[in-house]
Amino acid sequence: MPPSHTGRQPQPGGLLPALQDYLKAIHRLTEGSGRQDRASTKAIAAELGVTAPSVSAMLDRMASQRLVDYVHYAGASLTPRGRRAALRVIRRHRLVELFLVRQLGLGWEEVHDEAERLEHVISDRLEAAIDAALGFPDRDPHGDAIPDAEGRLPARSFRTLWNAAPGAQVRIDRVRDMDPELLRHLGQAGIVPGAVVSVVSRESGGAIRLKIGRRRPSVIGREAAEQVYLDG
Amino acid sequence: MPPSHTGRQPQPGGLLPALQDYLKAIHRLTEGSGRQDRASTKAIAAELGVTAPSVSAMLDRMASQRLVDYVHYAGASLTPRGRRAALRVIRRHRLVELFLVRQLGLGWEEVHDEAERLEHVISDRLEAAIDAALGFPDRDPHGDAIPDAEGRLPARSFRTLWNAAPGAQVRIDRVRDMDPELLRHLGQAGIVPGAVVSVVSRESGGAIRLKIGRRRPSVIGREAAEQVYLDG
DNA sequence: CGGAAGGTTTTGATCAGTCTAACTTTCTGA
DNA sequence: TCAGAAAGTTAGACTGATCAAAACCTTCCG
Repeated sequence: MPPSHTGRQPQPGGLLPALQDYLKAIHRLTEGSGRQDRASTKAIAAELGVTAPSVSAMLDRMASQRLVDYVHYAGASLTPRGRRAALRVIRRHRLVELFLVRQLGLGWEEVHDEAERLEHVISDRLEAAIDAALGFPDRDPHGDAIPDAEGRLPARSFRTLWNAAPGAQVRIDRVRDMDPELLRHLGQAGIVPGAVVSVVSRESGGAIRLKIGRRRPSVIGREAAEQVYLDG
Repeated sequence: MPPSHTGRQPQPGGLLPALQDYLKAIHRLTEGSGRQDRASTKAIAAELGVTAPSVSAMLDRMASQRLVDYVHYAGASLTPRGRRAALRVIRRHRLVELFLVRQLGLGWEEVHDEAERLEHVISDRLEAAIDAALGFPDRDPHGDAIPDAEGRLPARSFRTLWNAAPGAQVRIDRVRDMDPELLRHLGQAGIVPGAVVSVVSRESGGAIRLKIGRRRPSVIGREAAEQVYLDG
């Protein structure tokens, strides 16, 4: 009897899951280190693993809901409304990630996919309960800031380990949420948010030799080093 | 590039969420106290809040996947495969309910809807972590048995408080997952799994007067009493 | 035993999300 | 400057899940 015609459960956020994924992708592409004003169709498609036409269609729908400012052939950017919605999803994602690591003992490399699904079905009530259970945290396991309930998010640095000079001592701020295998590896090497790292040398080919505390040195490649952001 | 064509994230259980809901509904209708062999289209439709044609269509698909034995015009019953799948979903549902109550402090009346959404996105890994965090429980907050990972489920009694004789002392086994308002009320009255209750008298009109420990007596109506099952 | 009643299935439509193929716009470099 | 490449959009089709309306079985009763 409910006049809901969609076949899917009502989303807590009021927006359909796929649409929330697009919001997140556009947010990442426009506020990230790559700092473009607008996210291109192709970039969004790549981010989400869908084809360009799918993106085109979705952007039209999002524009009609005033979530994005979409200029054909030029790309899309979030409206204030869209940005707020994106940050709500990101907040849920990061709270869930932290919860899974801290309260359920999952590894930081396995929580991303789980959170990707859970973020769409967490009610406001549950979100608040998780937040409280974690003591109102402001960082997720990768060091990413958790937006507060009003969607405020502190500015972050975009200096990466890749750009660190040999001899420097740096503090890890956060590690991008990426390939689980690499994350697991970084975790084992002690490259986690908060860790203080000495850049021993740059190897030929670009790899970086690091030392953390009294551990034996580790060497990481460009791909990984570019995903590791530093304080300051 | 993934050849997944459905548009939705792959379900942990391998079955689509809506389909899982049908499995649960058929399970409830065929193993419940109402004990029919087959669940009718209409009953399933009522259970899920959809129309009969939707059920018909879904039953055809489920039959083609050998999850149900569907005889047109006569209704559907679960195959062994379908029953296993149903119990997996029920297991996740009940584990989540208990988790939300015990670890996150939600009330037993508010966890059903939440679990209804979460049960479809819990991976095996997360299910196991929740199970472990709860100490491998065998009852959810309403007293319903939690199937084990292999889908075994103990037989349960179907004697209800409605059928209890005046003067009898009975132990509450479980309380059906129903209207949140009523659940909250029962919880406040102390009518929860494990509680020992004295049936003081039957009022005219059918209501039942109860006494629990040293609380002041409470009176509950037929509707509620039929949802409260007793030990033995 | 022949209908009416009521449950069931079929038919045709919609919406969300996706795809491929074909077409259009924009950019870029010779 | 303009032609080809790259990026973007439109068109058409598909799956999943649903609904309303119409057609269809079953059953049971007079």
